[in-house]
Amino acid sequence: MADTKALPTRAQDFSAWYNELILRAELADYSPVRGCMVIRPNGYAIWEQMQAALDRMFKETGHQNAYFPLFIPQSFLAKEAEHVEGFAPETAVVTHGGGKELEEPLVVRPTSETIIYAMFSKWIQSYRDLPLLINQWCNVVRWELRTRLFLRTTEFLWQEGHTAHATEAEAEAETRQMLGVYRTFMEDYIAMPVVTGQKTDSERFAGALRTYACEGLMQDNKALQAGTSHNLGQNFARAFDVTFQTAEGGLDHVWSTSWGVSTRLVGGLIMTHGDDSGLVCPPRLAQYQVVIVPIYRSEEERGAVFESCAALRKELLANGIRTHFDQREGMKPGAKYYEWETRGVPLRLEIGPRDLASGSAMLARRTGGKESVSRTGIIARIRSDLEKMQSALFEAAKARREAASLRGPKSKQEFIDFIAADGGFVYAGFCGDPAVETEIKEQTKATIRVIPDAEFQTPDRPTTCIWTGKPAKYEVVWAKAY
RNA sequence: CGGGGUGUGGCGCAGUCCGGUAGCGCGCCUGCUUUGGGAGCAGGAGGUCCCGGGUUCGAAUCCCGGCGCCCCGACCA
Repeated sequence: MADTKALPTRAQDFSAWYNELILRAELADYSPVRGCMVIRPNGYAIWEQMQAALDRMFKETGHQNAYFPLFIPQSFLAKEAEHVEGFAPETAVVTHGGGKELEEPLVVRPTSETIIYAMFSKWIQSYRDLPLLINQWCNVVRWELRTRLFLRTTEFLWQEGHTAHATEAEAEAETRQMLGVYRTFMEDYIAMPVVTGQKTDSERFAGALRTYACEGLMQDNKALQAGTSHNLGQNFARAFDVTFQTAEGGLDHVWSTSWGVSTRLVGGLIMTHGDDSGLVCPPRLAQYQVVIVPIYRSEEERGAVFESCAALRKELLANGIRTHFDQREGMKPGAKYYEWETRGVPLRLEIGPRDLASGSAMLARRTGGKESVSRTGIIARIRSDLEKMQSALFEAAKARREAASLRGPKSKQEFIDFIAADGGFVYAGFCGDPAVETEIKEQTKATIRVIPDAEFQTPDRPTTCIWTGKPAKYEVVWAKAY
C-alpha cells in the first residue's frame, strides 16, 4: 500500500483522486508500454462481473459469441471510405513477421467491422441465413495521443456485437434494442444513470448511418460516453459485398449493426460512485459483496473467532453472497477496514469475542452506518442491505445528475456561464448547423452528447437555437466530455 | 505534436545551487509484545542515483546529447 494515508479529495483535484484511487485500490497499474495498463485482479474482477451480466443479456436477446482474428489486412480497412478515414490515423500496423517484411501490412484491429463483414459475405447466401447475430469479447488497439487508466488506453478490452438483417427496419430495431440493453445494464448493475439518444454527424461512428449512445454524467460534471450502438445501413455490406437472396428471388445487400462497451465502464463506475475514502462498488458488480474481519486477543479467542467466521463465510457463499474472510494475521482490524473501504467492498462484518457471546456480528456499510445484527436471519439482512445499497447508489447518482443539469437556458450567456462554471448537462435548442456545433465547441469546450430520446426531452421543447437564435431543429444535450 | 513537471532501494521523497562515493519515511524479512478504526520495540535485507558521452584526482551533483513517465491542451470508446 502507498505510504500516504489520505487520498486527494475529489474537490481538490478530481483527476488526481481518480488516478490515485485506482492505484491504491489495486484496480490497475501503469505498464512498461506507454499508454497501456495492467488490469490487476481487483479491477479485472469488476470487469468479469460486467462481462457475466452483459453476456447473459446478449444471449437472452439471441446473440452468439464468436472470435475473429486480431490482425486485419490493411487493405480491408480501406474498403469503406469513411471508416478508413476515421480509423487509419490511430492504428498500429505490423510490417514484419518471422523476421521478414510482410507482403501486405497487418493492422491490429481498432474494431472488427471489416474482417467480420469479409466473413459474413461468405456465410450469408439467403434471407434464411438472416438475421445473423454475433458478438465477440476481445481486445482492440487505438493509438491514442493521450491516455487515462480505464477511460482511454492504447489497448482496451471490450465486446463488439455485429449483426446482419434483411431489412432496414430490422437493423434499426436491433440497434435500438442493444442501446436499451446497455442502458438497463448501466442502470441496474453499475447504478449509473444515462441519457440515451442519437449522435450528431460530428460524433457518428465512421461508416455508420446513425449512432446512438448512452451518456453518463460523472461527479466532476463531465460526460462519459459509456456505450454506443450503430446502425450501419448497407455501407459495410456494399464495401464487403455481403449480399443475400430475398424471399422474392431478388438480390440485396444486408442491413447491419454494431455495438460495443468497454473497460471504460470500470472508469465510469469509479467516477460515478467513488468517494474521498476510495472506491464504492455497486453490490451487483462487487468482487466481494461482504468481507469478514476477525477480532481477537488470545490464541483461544482466535480459534473460536476464526471458526465462527469460517462458518459464516460458508453460509453466505452457500446463499450466493460473494464473501471474503480476511484471515491475515499481524494486521490490526482498523488497518483492514481502511483497506477494504479503499477497495469499495459494500458490506463488512466484524466478528470478535463480544459478538460470539451475543450471537451477533457488527455490520458496517461502505456508504455509512454500522450496527450490531443478530446471526439469526443475517442472510436476509445482508441481502436486503445489498439491494438497498444498489438502489440507493442509483438514486443518489440520478439526483446528482439532475441537480447538475440545466434545462432551457434563457440566453447564450447563461449557457456559456453554466458550462464555464463546471456545469453538467445543458438541454438546449440547436439549429443543426455543424459549423455552429464546431464554434460552440471551440468557445466553450462543450460538445453535443446526444439528441435525447423522448423520455429525456424537456416537456416544453425549445423552439430556437441557443447560439444563433434561428429555429431549433431539435433539442440537444451539451456537456464537456471525457 | 505544443506547454508544464519529473526520473535516486518495492513506493514516496531529500541530497544537486556550492563535486568528496548515498540518506529519510513507508513497505519488506526475523523475533517478541500487540489486535473492537491505519500497532510498538529490537535486529535485518535491499540502490548500475534513467541512458550515453565529456570535465575532474574524484560526478547523483557541473557540461553536452538522448530517452522514459506523469499532468494540461489539440484527436478519440
